[in-house]
Amino acid sequence: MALPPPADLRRHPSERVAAELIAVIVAVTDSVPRVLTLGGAALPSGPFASEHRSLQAALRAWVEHQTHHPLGHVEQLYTFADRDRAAEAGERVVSISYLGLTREARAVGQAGVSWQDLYRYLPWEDRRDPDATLAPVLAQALQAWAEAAPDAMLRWERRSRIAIAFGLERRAWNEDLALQRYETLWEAGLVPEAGGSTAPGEPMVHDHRRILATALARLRGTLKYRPVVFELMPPNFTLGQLQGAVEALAGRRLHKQNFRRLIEQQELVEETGAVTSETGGRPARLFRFRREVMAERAVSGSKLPLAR
Amino acid sequence: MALPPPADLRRHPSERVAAELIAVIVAVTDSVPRVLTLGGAALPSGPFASEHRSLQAALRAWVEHQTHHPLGHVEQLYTFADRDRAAEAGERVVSISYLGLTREARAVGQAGVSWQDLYRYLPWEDRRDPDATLAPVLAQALQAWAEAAPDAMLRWERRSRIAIAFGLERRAWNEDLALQRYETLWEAGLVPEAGGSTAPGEPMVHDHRRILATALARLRGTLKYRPVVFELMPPNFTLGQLQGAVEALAGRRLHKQNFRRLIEQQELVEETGAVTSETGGRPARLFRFRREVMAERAVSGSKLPLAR
DNA sequence: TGTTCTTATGCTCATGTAGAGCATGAACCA
DNA sequence: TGGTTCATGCTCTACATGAGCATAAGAACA
Repeated sequence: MALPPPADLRRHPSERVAAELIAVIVAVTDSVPRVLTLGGAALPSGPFASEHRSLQAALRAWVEHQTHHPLGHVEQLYTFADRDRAAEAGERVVSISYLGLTREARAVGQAGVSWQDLYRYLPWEDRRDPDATLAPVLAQALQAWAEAAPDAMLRWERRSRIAIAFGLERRAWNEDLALQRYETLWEAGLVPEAGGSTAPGEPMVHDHRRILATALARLRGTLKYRPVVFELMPPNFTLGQLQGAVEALAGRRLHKQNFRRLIEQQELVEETGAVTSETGGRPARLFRFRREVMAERAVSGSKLPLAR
Repeated sequence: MALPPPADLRRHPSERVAAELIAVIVAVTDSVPRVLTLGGAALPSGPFASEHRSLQAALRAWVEHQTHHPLGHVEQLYTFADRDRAAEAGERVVSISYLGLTREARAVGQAGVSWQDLYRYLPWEDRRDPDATLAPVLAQALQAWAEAAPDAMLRWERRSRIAIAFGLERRAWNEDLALQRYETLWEAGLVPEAGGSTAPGEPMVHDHRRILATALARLRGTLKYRPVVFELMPPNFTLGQLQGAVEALAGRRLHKQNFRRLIEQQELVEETGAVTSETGGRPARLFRFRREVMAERAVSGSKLPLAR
């Protein structure tokens, strides 16, 4: 980073690079998290053209053209510019990735564009079914990788890393660590992208699966302190359906009564007055999201020992 | 965002843009948060050159050259590419901003580079002194802006936004909302960058003050669930000094006993055995950070009604 | 027409954590 | 030597969170 004189700040000579957008567009349909793909193995991406006002504007325009649904919550994920990201002429590419939430469209606008079950690519992230846990298989292979480390120190580090990421050795599973898990599997050489084959799950082109893991981690984190789930729901829904959507994304089951308590005491929803019996069992009341609270709930709870 | 056929994903033709890095480098010295500036009115920035492996590598190299201190925690903030970000030839500029934590260097490597009190630019963010609160002055001007809205709906929105951002109308001040506060002041036309003059604080070139606010908000958020403060501390420190650093960044006072309880029960530090009486009053024990917990404490506490 | 299954919904309980305050210890300063 | 300033130990209370019991209200089935 060469430093120009202060007065000249905007005029430093710079090499030109190509800029592209990579989008992780997520929906939830019938408790299945879905992601928009190109040909089932790539995330939609494209050059960032100067006709757009901003990065977000470019993303929104494209997605809304594709899905015919407004794009709800949009969040910038990460910008990559590693050396191996190069266009044909060996030119640097800066890739700016975004996470977008929407509702699944029946018809998609362009050939090759399709919705896929997100867990098709990261199956170990889905722990909703306690019996079908993939942890044991992975744990074994990861353990082997840890033990294969050249020295004791590195072995200790690997073991500890695995235990934290995958919730082993009496630790709790933390759904937010999706990226750490993917990175650990990569480093352990268990995914096809890194030459392995032990880890289940469909690979994607380049580092798209990594970006997907980043998106999932970020989404799971956001879910906890901002009411973004509602961007994925139809206008009216039951609390059961809402919980289903959260569980789909979090990849774990939640305690039903406590979930309801949380939603209701925060006054996130209001009754429509109608009920539906489509869910089976006792008919459920229908709710709608109270858009008013959106601005408000941007606040998170403090964790510092507060005030004085 | 034009879509290429899937097989051709990396080869879409794209306009070329200039890429620059903007760095917010933060330190804390004697309970004063400090930020590295160029000429006191700009954040250090520079073109991203292809000699670097990655964005982070470029940033680290530059900062370490400047401050002769290793750069501790580094975090990507945000990437901008708005239409008004253009180089001389009307060419688009993609600006990638980073937050970096380090310790203040006595000597800086280059002319024009200097450390400044961060609150010089965002004075309303410092609420450590309960008497010197700037809220009243700002509140009045903001209220006027709200009432000047053309219709009732917009007035309501503005009032609510102000109340949330600045902790008015029986709401608590939330230190994490630094960015929302700056943006509100901007929209209300109270900062020089937006043509106003009511709001105190030194302006910066372009949108650098906005980026600084982004960094502060992010840092305050990170502080709560990851032990990043230690990147700003000398090897040995008292709990009082540690608390001083946190308070400097959070811009508020903390309850001393509770702060200590939190630090100790998380086993973040260990005693060195030595004490110091430099703090005045009863001599304080010296502590050092337990680096081992770094990896571990990357985990945050869940807020979903957990498991089942 | 019960019986059983399923989901919805209401309530209570135990535990842990965060905010707050009281009290004491140990140096320095006038 | 008493006042000041920090450091440090301990207790109390309110509230959030994880968990479980019990009941309601439809559908499927014998």
